[in-house]
Amino acid sequence: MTRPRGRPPQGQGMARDDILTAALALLDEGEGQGLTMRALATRLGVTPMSLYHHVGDHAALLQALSERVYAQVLEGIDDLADAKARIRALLTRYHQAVSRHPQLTMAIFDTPEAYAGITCQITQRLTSLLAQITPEPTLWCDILVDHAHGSSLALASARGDPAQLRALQHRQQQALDVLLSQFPKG
Amino acid sequence: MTRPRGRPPQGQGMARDDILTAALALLDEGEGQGLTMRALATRLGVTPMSLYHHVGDHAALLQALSERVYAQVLEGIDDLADAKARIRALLTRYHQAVSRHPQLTMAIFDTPEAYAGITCQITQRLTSLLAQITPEPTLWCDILVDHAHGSSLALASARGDPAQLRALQHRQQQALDVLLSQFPKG
DNA sequence: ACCTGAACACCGTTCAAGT
DNA sequence: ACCTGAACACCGTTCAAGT
Repeated sequence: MTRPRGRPPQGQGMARDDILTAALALLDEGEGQGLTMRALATRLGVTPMSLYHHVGDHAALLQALSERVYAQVLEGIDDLADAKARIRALLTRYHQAVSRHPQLTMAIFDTPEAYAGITCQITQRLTSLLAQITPEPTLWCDILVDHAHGSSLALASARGDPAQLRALQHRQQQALDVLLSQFPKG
Repeated sequence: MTRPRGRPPQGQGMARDDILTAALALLDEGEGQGLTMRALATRLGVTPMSLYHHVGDHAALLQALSERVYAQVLEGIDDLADAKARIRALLTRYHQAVSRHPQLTMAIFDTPEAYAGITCQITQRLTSLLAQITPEPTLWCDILVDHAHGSSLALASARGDPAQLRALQHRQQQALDVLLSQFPKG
């Protein structure tokens, strides 16, 4: 089930992208701590140490995963007309990203290295957008981001129950609408 | 450092309460996963298996911890005058409990058994209080509880930096005020 | 460069044995 | 009843060795 010992022939080595895909699948399927270096290695038909050449250690793996998942959140935001539309799009995408991979939020939050990278960009962008529509941009950034994270925890603990999961997603969309309706030109 | 083998003399056995106190201390001090059965046993001068007689397994330990920490949240709520004051007190206490032990939130959320017990009581009570002041009680319960959990994650990742921690706590108090000001008779 | 096997220092938990 | 030591099946990670 594992590979021969030496350097693999040209183009036969593992692709970093395939590792991340498998890791994400493992995270989504698994109860609690499904994503371990050893389980990931087994799934890829490889020795655990082999992973360290491609993704670094466990923290680096989670950081790479979070970058992949949250990359789309900020993309194309500037094409939208006004600040409020941009804010709504950014938060909607953030919620979507988070609700597609509920376990990722948990995993990221007990891996400070992984946490720092992503959310910094998102919160900075969000804060500067909020500054255009409210005198309290950092306060509202906290409220909105904390809400996203909290609701992602709720999704994580509703794993395995698709009906409850959809109900939660619907309520969270409503919650986002309510929060955003605080601002003028709603 | 460990104890003699047989049953300890009368009154010399470990007290369940002391175990929980030590566990909470370990959780608060530690980076990430500081609270392990083995570390807890070492701190108490005892073999890991000894703990299983008093607190059960790791999930049961976390459940006991959450019950101890969140027990005060609902206490004496009924002494307050109106629904809005009760809601504010309940949420303030919940935030306080959560911010005193930031790592506990994380630990609880990847231990479904521990999660179920506590928050059910709190959300039920909160929902019924909210029903008295808004036509959308479950929606607002989600918003407020998710916010509490999300901000607790923020606190957990600000561990070790007391200045940042106090700043966060202050902003979270403001955030709670803003959210509650949505309702009439503010 | 990229993979392996062996090893180290951890986990939670079970089980049988001691008093 | 309450504690122990030994053991099992896991972790992440390092290191030296192979090609």
